[in-house]
Amino acid sequence: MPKPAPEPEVAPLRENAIVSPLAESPAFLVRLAQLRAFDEFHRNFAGLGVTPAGFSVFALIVANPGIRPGAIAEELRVKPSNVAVLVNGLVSAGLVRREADQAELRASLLHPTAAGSRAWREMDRIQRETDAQFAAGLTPAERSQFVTLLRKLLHR
Amino acid sequence: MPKPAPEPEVAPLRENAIVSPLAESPAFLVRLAQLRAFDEFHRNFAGLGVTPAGFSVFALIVANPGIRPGAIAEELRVKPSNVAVLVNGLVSAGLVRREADQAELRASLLHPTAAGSRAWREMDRIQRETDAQFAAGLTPAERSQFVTLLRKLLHR
DNA sequence: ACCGATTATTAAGGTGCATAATAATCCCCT
DNA sequence: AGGGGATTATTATGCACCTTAATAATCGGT
Repeated sequence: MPKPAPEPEVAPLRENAIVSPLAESPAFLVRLAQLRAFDEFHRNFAGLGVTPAGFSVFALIVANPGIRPGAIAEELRVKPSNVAVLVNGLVSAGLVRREADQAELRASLLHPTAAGSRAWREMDRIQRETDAQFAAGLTPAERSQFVTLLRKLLHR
Repeated sequence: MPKPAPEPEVAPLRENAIVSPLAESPAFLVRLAQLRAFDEFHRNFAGLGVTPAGFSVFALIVANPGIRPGAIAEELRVKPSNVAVLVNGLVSAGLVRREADQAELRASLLHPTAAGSRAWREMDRIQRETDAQFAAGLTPAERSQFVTLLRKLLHR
């Protein structure tokens, strides 16, 4: 009895074994991670009336009352034109008001409204939850390491 | 001549010291990192006729000739409708062709064209360069750690 | 031989970013 | 002073990418 011939002629090649040439690419993995972060955000902030970008702008305004649009653009690495649109949304929602700067009439100073400050407490809580879910696959030490690496990568 | 008035009444409060409440948020930092990755991509792939999303689809097709749209959607965590549009772009560019599956007439099997295979060699080279630039702030060990953490975070 | 499930595609909508054009103000320099 | 380039903000427009809903074709089990 020569051979039990247990193997087919061609390589078996599991059908669902997909080769992922980008599985080692940091940039690609970051894009996937961002997709997931976006999903988590939407699940948790559904009905709160803010988008991820709008939320990040709002967070900066609450933490820095009187901040100017240009400073937000720089901090978030987006163009001022985009900030203006997002601020419009926050103003429409009654969360933020624009105020004139006496010493710099070109600029507008951004402040949370009373309703905005109230709404922020809830949003801040939800945001922490959302982050926890996002990083649920990592231990606290790994999460801290992850944040450190991201900040180092972003610094320049 | 009452007062020289050298100091303003309120605290000086360094103007450029912005409080970033999201600086410890993994999800927010991932969003910033993705912005940078996008920038690097565009700088390096300018004129190559592919977008980041299109490139990731193309990479999967080259690495898995005959792959089906549904499998790509699953792998990239996007909806099949989105894959169809991106494949249309690759077909228009002459990089990919659709082929009928004899055993599954609903499905289309995706293959790189000859021109696609040729173009891929260049793109693969550029992609490695792009990744290197993206992670330039990290040591090789850190980069490896970063990839490991991302994969762990994404796995579930 | 039907009928629900699967696969793919198109159509329409929304978010988030960009660039370009416009407007108002500021600041320096002669 | 007063003119002109730089700064700040905003609006308008467009593109990339993702979604859901609707349509079409095929598959597979009863």
